[in-house]
Amino acid sequence: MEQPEKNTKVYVEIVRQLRDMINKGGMKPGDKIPSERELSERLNAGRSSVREALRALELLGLIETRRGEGTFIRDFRGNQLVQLLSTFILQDKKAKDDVVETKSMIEADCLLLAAEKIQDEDIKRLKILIDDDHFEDEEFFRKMAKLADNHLFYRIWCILNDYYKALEMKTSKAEKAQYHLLVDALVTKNGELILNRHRILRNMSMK
Amino acid sequence: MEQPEKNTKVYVEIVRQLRDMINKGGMKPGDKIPSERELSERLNAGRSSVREALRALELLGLIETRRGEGTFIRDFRGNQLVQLLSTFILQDKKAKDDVVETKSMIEADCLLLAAEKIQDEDIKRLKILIDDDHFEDEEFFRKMAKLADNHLFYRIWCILNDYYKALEMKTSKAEKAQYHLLVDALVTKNGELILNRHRILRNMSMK
DNA sequence: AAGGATGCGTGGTCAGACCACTAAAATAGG
DNA sequence: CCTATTTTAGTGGTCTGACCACGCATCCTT
Repeated sequence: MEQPEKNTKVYVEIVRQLRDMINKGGMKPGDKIPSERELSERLNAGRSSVREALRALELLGLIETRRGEGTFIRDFRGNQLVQLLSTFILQDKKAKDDVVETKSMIEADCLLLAAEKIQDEDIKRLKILIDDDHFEDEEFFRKMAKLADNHLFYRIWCILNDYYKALEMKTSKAEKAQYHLLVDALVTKNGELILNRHRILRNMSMK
Repeated sequence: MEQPEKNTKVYVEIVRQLRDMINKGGMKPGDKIPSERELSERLNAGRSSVREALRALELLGLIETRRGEGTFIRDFRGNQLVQLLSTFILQDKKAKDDVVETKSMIEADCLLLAAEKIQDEDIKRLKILIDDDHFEDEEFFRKMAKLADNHLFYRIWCILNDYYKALEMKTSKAEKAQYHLLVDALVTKNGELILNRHRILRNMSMK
């Protein structure tokens, strides 16, 4: 009945320590982290435990290991991860529908937030982006998620987007004109209008 | 320069095999998977490799291990994923405003979704909940997140709620009457009205 | 029959041994 | 002196075997 401490497994503790080491140590993607043997010595744990932690992080796409070289921090916009998880998780239709629904609503939220903060300069760039020959819906909403200027929303959107891509659904591409209309709506800062045009873009039924 | 085969590490291969075993074997959450020793024998790999795979899946929240008992498939319809990534990525970027803003908007989304699916029975229970002496805002919106019937949204809300509580902000408690008004708005299924009353509840400025 | 002791199977952890691979250092050749 | 080759040290990848701690069922005592 003591403190609920020490219940954590060693490898989880190592994950924590690594996280702190990375965050507080100001390490960036590409940086090399200590070798497994050094970590096991420094953290006072067996090498196998260190490996369990590293393998887990590797599967998450947070680090990258190269035999003979070492282990490196990765630029984690994780896709490895989502790929894997989706094969595990997204089996029933309900889960897939949830992804689509959630992504759409998060995007709507981002649109509303972006509308408040958007600058003329941003508008210009968006217009150019849409007219580009290789314009992609994904890039448009990624930009939007960034313009929302809310790190949390951006992260959530990225993850949902990865899931969405893993679904490999056949999507009907919207006309460029519709994206232009949506951007125009952003300028007006009229929430109703923005949501409406977003719904049209996503072929959602109106309510 | 041959086929890009056999490059996969053992533990990754084990993850794959486990996935197939679960999917094709028709195993459900709660089911027990073979012991580490049996797996290492059956898959012709060392126990440490098996463990690396299992630990990775555990960190992902896909399985659950209980010492002395075994390893079990977990109910993973949702996505532990967001949980993990956020604890890693949002470590020190405690953008409090982002948390508050995001939570509020996610709750609004849940309200809209819940409005579509809510039953008379749910309304009744909500009314009772509000009138309870120990009524808490948190419980109200947790219920709402569940009523939205979107597991993803629910998970996201839970995480945001955890962060929010960690902020330990002093909050001005809304009147019970306002919650009642919000529930009444849900019945009407009028999106505008719902969002308005939610804004009032959260003391947000109107646009 | 009820309660406690025991044993077996499980995950948790560690240490050590190899192997395969890489990059850098030492060496041989020109 | 500079280059090409070999050697070497360090790294991750894997396996084995040994313990420990814990949960459960079984058996034994009372």
